[in-house]
Amino acid sequence: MSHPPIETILKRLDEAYPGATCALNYQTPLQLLIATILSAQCTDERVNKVTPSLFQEYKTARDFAEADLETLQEEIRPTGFYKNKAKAIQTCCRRIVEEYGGEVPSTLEEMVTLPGVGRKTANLVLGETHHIPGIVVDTHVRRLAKRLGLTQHDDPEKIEQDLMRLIPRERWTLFSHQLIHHGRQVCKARKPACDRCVLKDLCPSSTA
DNA sequence: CTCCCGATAT
DNA sequence: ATATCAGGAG
Repeated sequence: MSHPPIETILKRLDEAYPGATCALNYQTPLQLLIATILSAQCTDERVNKVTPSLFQEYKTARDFAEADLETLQEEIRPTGFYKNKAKAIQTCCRRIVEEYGGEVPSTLEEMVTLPGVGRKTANLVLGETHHIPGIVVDTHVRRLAKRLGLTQHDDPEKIEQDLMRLIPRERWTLFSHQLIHHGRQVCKARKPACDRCVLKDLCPSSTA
Protein backbone atom coordinates (compact mmCIF):
# COMPACT_ATOMS: atom_id res chain seq x y z
CA MET A 1 0.00 0.00 0.00
CA SER A 2 1.36 3.40 -0.99
CA HIS A 3 1.50 6.35 1.36
CA PRO A 4 2.44 10.05 1.21
CA PRO A 5 6.18 10.93 1.24
CA ILE A 6 7.39 10.76 4.85
CA GLU A 7 10.06 13.42 4.41
CA THR A 8 7.45 15.93 3.28
CA ILE A 9 5.17 15.10 6.19
CA LEU A 10 8.01 15.50 8.70
CA LYS A 11 9.10 18.80 7.15
CA ARG A 12 5.58 20.26 7.18
CA LEU A 13 4.99 19.15 10.77
CA ASP A 14 8.29 20.69 11.83
CA GLU A 15 7.30 24.00 10.27
CA ALA A 16 3.84 23.94 11.82
CA TYR A 17 4.74 22.54 15.25
CA PRO A 18 8.40 23.24 16.02
CA GLY A 19 9.43 21.74 19.33
CA ALA A 20 6.03 20.23 20.04
CA THR A 21 6.00 18.66 23.47
CA CYS A 22 3.78 17.11 26.10
CA ALA A 23 0.91 19.38 27.17
CA LEU A 24 0.56 17.75 30.58
CA ASN A 25 1.99 19.80 33.46
CA TYR A 26 4.58 18.01 35.62
CA GLN A 27 7.87 18.44 37.45
CA THR A 28 9.09 14.87 37.99
CA PRO A 29 8.87 11.49 36.21
CA LEU A 30 6.43 10.31 38.87
CA GLN A 31 4.20 13.33 38.27
CA LEU A 32 4.23 12.72 34.52
CA LEU A 33 3.34 9.06 35.09
CA ILE A 34 0.39 10.01 37.31
CA ALA A 35 -0.77 12.71 34.90
CA THR A 36 -0.59 10.30 31.97
CA ILE A 37 -2.61 7.64 33.79
CA LEU A 38 -5.21 10.34 34.50
CA SER A 39 -5.24 11.40 30.83
CA ALA A 40 -6.89 8.21 29.57
CA GLN A 41 -10.07 9.19 27.66
CA CYS A 42 -9.83 12.69 29.09
CA THR A 43 -8.45 16.00 27.82
CA ASP A 44 -5.03 17.14 29.05
CA GLU A 45 -6.65 20.43 30.00
CA ARG A 46 -8.82 18.72 32.57
CA VAL A 47 -5.90 16.69 33.90
CA ASN A 48 -3.92 19.91 34.37
CA LYS A 49 -6.79 21.30 36.40
CA VAL A 50 -6.63 18.43 38.87
CA THR A 51 -2.89 17.81 39.22
CA PRO A 52 -1.62 21.01 40.91
CA SER A 53 -3.42 20.38 44.18
CA LEU A 54 -2.86 16.64 43.84
CA PHE A 55 0.91 17.03 43.51
CA GLN A 56 0.96 19.48 46.40
CA GLU A 57 -0.68 16.93 48.66
CA TYR A 58 1.19 13.82 47.42
CA LYS A 59 4.91 14.36 46.89
CA THR A 60 6.35 10.84 46.61
CA ALA A 61 5.35 7.40 45.37
CA ARG A 62 5.06 6.41 49.03
CA ASP A 63 2.54 9.24 49.60
CA PHE A 64 0.30 7.82 46.84
CA ALA A 65 0.93 4.27 48.08
CA GLU A 66 -0.35 5.20 51.54
CA ALA A 67 -3.19 7.46 50.38
CA ASP A 68 -6.79 6.90 51.42
CA LEU A 69 -8.31 5.40 48.29
CA GLU A 70 -11.71 7.09 48.56
CA THR A 71 -10.07 10.47 49.14
CA LEU A 72 -7.87 9.96 46.09
CA GLN A 73 -10.93 8.98 44.05
CA GLU A 74 -12.68 12.23 44.89
CA GLU A 75 -9.59 14.27 44.09
CA ILE A 76 -9.33 12.88 40.57
CA ARG A 77 -13.07 12.41 39.89
CA PRO A 78 -13.33 15.10 37.16
CA THR A 79 -10.96 13.10 34.94
CA GLY A 80 -13.43 10.22 34.64
CA PHE A 81 -12.86 6.49 35.24
CA TYR A 82 -11.91 7.71 38.68
CA LYS A 83 -12.21 4.40 40.54
CA ASN A 84 -10.00 2.57 38.03
CA LYS A 85 -7.50 5.41 37.89
CA ALA A 86 -7.24 5.85 41.66
CA LYS A 87 -6.67 2.14 42.13
CA ALA A 88 -4.14 2.08 39.29
CA ILE A 89 -2.23 5.04 40.74
CA GLN A 90 -2.10 3.48 44.19
CA THR A 91 -1.12 -0.07 43.20
CA CYS A 92 1.31 1.35 40.68
CA CYS A 93 3.00 3.50 43.34
CA ARG A 94 3.09 0.62 45.82
CA ARG A 95 5.07 -1.44 43.31
CA ILE A 96 7.33 1.52 42.55
CA VAL A 97 8.07 1.78 46.28
CA GLU A 98 8.48 -1.95 46.85
CA GLU A 99 10.36 -2.95 43.70
CA TYR A 100 12.00 0.20 42.35
CA GLY A 101 13.06 2.11 45.45
CA GLY A 102 10.47 4.82 44.87
CA GLU A 103 11.78 5.72 41.42
CA VAL A 104 9.82 5.30 38.18
CA PRO A 105 11.47 2.43 36.25
CA SER A 106 13.44 3.47 33.17
CA THR A 107 12.73 0.69 30.67
CA LEU A 108 9.65 -0.08 28.59
CA GLU A 109 9.60 -3.73 29.74
CA GLU A 110 9.47 -2.71 33.39
CA MET A 111 7.01 0.15 32.85
CA VAL A 112 4.35 -1.95 31.14
CA THR A 113 4.26 -4.42 34.04
CA LEU A 114 2.91 -1.61 36.27
CA PRO A 115 -0.87 -1.67 36.75
CA GLY A 116 -2.63 0.95 34.65
CA VAL A 117 0.44 1.47 32.46
CA GLY A 118 0.32 0.34 28.83
CA ARG A 119 2.64 1.03 25.92
CA LYS A 120 1.16 4.49 25.24
CA THR A 121 1.80 5.67 28.79
CA ALA A 122 5.22 3.99 28.98
CA ASN A 123 6.43 5.44 25.68
CA LEU A 124 5.26 8.93 26.62
CA VAL A 125 6.93 8.94 30.04
CA LEU A 126 10.18 7.35 28.82
CA GLY A 127 10.34 9.69 25.82
CA GLU A 128 9.87 12.77 27.94
CA THR A 129 11.92 11.94 31.02
CA HIS A 130 14.61 9.63 29.68
CA HIS A 131 14.69 10.68 26.01
CA ILE A 132 14.10 7.09 24.95
CA PRO A 133 12.63 7.11 21.41
CA GLY A 134 9.11 5.70 21.15
CA ILE A 135 5.91 6.16 19.16
CA VAL A 136 3.07 7.26 21.45
CA VAL A 137 -0.08 5.73 19.94
CA ASP A 138 -2.98 7.53 21.54
CA THR A 139 -6.41 8.27 20.04
CA HIS A 140 -4.99 11.14 17.94
CA VAL A 141 -2.01 9.25 16.55
CA ARG A 142 -4.23 6.32 15.69
CA ARG A 143 -6.75 8.53 13.86
CA LEU A 144 -4.17 10.61 11.96
CA ALA A 145 -1.99 7.64 11.00
CA LYS A 146 -5.02 6.02 9.42
CA ARG A 147 -6.25 9.18 7.72
CA LEU A 148 -2.79 9.84 6.28
CA GLY A 149 -2.58 6.29 5.00
CA LEU A 150 0.46 5.49 7.17
CA THR A 151 -1.25 2.37 8.54
CA GLN A 152 -4.23 0.19 7.79
CA HIS A 153 -4.44 -1.24 11.29
CA ASP A 154 -6.66 -0.48 14.29
CA ASP A 155 -4.51 -2.27 16.86
CA PRO A 156 -2.29 0.34 18.59
CA GLU A 157 0.70 -2.01 18.75
CA LYS A 158 0.56 -2.71 15.02
CA ILE A 159 0.21 1.02 14.33
CA GLU A 160 3.24 1.59 16.53
CA GLN A 161 5.22 -0.92 14.47
CA ASP A 162 4.10 0.58 11.16
CA LEU A 163 5.14 4.08 12.27
CA MET A 164 8.46 2.86 13.68
CA ARG A 165 9.18 1.37 10.27
CA LEU A 166 8.35 4.63 8.45
CA ILE A 167 9.82 7.26 10.80
CA PRO A 168 13.52 7.67 11.68
CA ARG A 169 14.08 6.54 15.28
CA GLU A 170 15.41 9.90 16.48
CA ARG A 171 12.13 11.52 15.40
CA TRP A 172 9.71 9.11 17.10
CA THR A 173 9.00 11.17 20.20
CA LEU A 174 8.74 14.54 18.44
CA PHE A 175 6.66 13.05 15.63
CA SER A 176 4.18 11.67 18.18
CA HIS A 177 3.78 15.06 19.84
CA GLN A 178 3.41 16.81 16.49
CA LEU A 179 0.69 14.41 15.32
CA ILE A 180 -1.12 14.84 18.63
CA HIS A 181 -0.99 18.65 18.40
CA HIS A 182 -2.19 18.49 14.79
CA GLY A 183 -4.97 16.11 15.80
CA ARG A 184 -6.14 18.40 18.56
CA GLN A 185 -5.98 21.67 16.63
CA VAL A 186 -6.72 20.76 13.00
CA CYS A 187 -7.32 17.09 12.15
CA LYS A 188 -10.03 16.72 14.77
CA ALA A 189 -12.07 13.56 15.17
CA ARG A 190 -15.50 15.01 14.55
CA LYS A 191 -14.92 18.03 12.31
CA PRO A 192 -11.46 17.96 10.69
CA ALA A 193 -10.39 21.43 9.41
CA CYS A 194 -8.94 20.21 6.11
CA ASP A 195 -9.04 23.75 4.69
CA ARG A 196 -6.29 24.88 7.08
CA CYS A 197 -4.28 21.64 7.17
CA VAL A 198 -0.60 21.81 6.18
CA LEU A 199 -0.82 18.22 4.90
CA LYS A 200 -4.02 18.55 2.85
CA ASP A 201 -2.36 18.24 -0.57
CA LEU A 202 -0.83 14.87 0.29
CA CYS A 203 -3.54 13.45 2.59
CA PRO A 204 -5.65 10.63 1.10
CA SER A 205 -8.56 11.65 3.37
CA SER A 206 -8.47 15.41 2.71
CA THR A 207 -11.72 17.08 1.71
CA ALA A 208 -10.11 20.44 0.90
C1' DC B 1 -15.29 -7.94 23.12
C1' DT B 2 -16.94 -5.04 27.34
C1' DC B 3 -16.39 -2.06 31.12
C1' DC B 4 -14.87 2.02 33.40
C1' DC B 5 -17.09 7.48 33.61
C1' DG B 6 -17.01 12.88 33.94
C1' DA B 7 -16.85 17.07 31.03
C1' DT B 8 -17.19 19.46 26.71
C1' DA B 9 -18.25 20.20 21.68
C1' DT B 10 -21.37 19.54 18.13
C1' DA C 1 -28.81 13.46 22.33
C1' DT C 2 -24.37 11.82 21.19
C1' DA C 3 -19.47 11.53 19.95
C1' DT C 4 -15.17 12.28 21.85
C1' DC C 5 -11.38 13.02 24.96
C1' DA C 6 -2.86 12.28 25.28
C1' DG C 7 -6.24 4.03 27.53
C1' DG C 8 -5.95 -0.06 30.05
C1' DA C 9 -7.71 -4.29 32.20
C1' DG C 10 -10.66 -8.40 32.45
